[in-house]
Amino acid sequence: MNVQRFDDPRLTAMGLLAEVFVGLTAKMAPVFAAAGLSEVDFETLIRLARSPRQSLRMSDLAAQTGLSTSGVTRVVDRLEREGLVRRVACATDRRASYATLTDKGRERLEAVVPQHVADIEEWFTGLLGPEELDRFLATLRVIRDVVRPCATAGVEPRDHAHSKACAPDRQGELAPDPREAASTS
Amino acid sequence: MNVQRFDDPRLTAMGLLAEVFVGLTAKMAPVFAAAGLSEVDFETLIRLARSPRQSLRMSDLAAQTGLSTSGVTRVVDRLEREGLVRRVACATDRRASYATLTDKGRERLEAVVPQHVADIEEWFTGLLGPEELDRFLATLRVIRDVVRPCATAGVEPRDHAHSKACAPDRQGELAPDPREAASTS
DNA sequence: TGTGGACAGTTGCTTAAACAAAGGTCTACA
DNA sequence: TGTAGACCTTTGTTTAAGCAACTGTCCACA
Repeated sequence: MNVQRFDDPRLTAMGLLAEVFVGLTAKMAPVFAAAGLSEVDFETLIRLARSPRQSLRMSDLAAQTGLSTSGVTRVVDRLEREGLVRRVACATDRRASYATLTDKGRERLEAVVPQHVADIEEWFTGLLGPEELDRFLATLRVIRDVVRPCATAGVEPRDHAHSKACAPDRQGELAPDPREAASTS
Repeated sequence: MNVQRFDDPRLTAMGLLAEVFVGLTAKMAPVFAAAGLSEVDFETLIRLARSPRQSLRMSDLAAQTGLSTSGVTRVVDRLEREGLVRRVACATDRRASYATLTDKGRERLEAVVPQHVADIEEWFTGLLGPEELDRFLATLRVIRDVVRPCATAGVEPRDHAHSKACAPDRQGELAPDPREAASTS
């Protein structure tokens, strides 16, 4: 029997991680669903909420969420249709446009976040002792830093003069995640 | 400014976890893609490989992978079309059918696993000291056990006489993951 | 001035997966 | 026997997301 090949403990480790993440997001899902938001919707809204003028360029949103640019177009289409977000033309670069959080969008977010945080506490952070949590997060950061070499690069102002002018200071990241699109080799 | 509401450290913790998982799976993706497999394909195949007779009932596959039953139908359609899997009628329950790994499927898996394990080692387990890894996995297990209350329940033989007769002993799980479908409240 | 190349965003097409409904089969019980 | 209810799988429909192609805009350089 060559089943052993498929029993490597590293496969198990990876499986465990997947299981935890999938299970956790499944626990979080009902809150989003109840508010009529998908996970992507939520991520998009909260990233906007954290950004300087509650707004982000479409392409920056793509980089941060890991969606393709066309994906972002559709997401913002949806959210705009619901009035949670508004497209605002960029004054200095007519190619670009900003997705901006509306009051309604912020309210929707405020309606969701408290319960979401409570869920995280219940199913994740609250299960661990203070130092256990700290060690866990430290380990996660170790992996994150390797898996996303340019974790900060995408968040800092670009080198291009025009986009710097448009979005001068966007380091409002608390979840510091320019996604794969930004760091893909 | 009520931005504070959106800066809760627990949100960050959750974001970090998501970032790690997404980043890690992105690192793994090329190997699967090179072998012409999606992640779901791979997960399906490896679960079959680990199961007693290299086969699993469609609905058990659904429970383990977290896909809907219709989702499993299509996945197995794809894999069968490629000859990696075969549908086998259940002798004792004509409603049921088994997805069974073919030799070609096992070969495909064997072609992928070594590099996949190497990737896990490179981007994940190899980054951590031995005890750091142990602690990390222990913490993951703590969360897993809570997030999936019936982690083992779905894996043990069912109570139903007929399915017990069909699939008497399926505890070949090393990645012990009956997925959400099995444990959904 | 004006021309080429790079960039921003949108749209058409394709694929994947979920949900709901339908068809066939099984068990239990009258 | 036969009927009801539960279960297993598949099919139809909808939604989401990626890729590639396209339009419009910007910048650099001749």
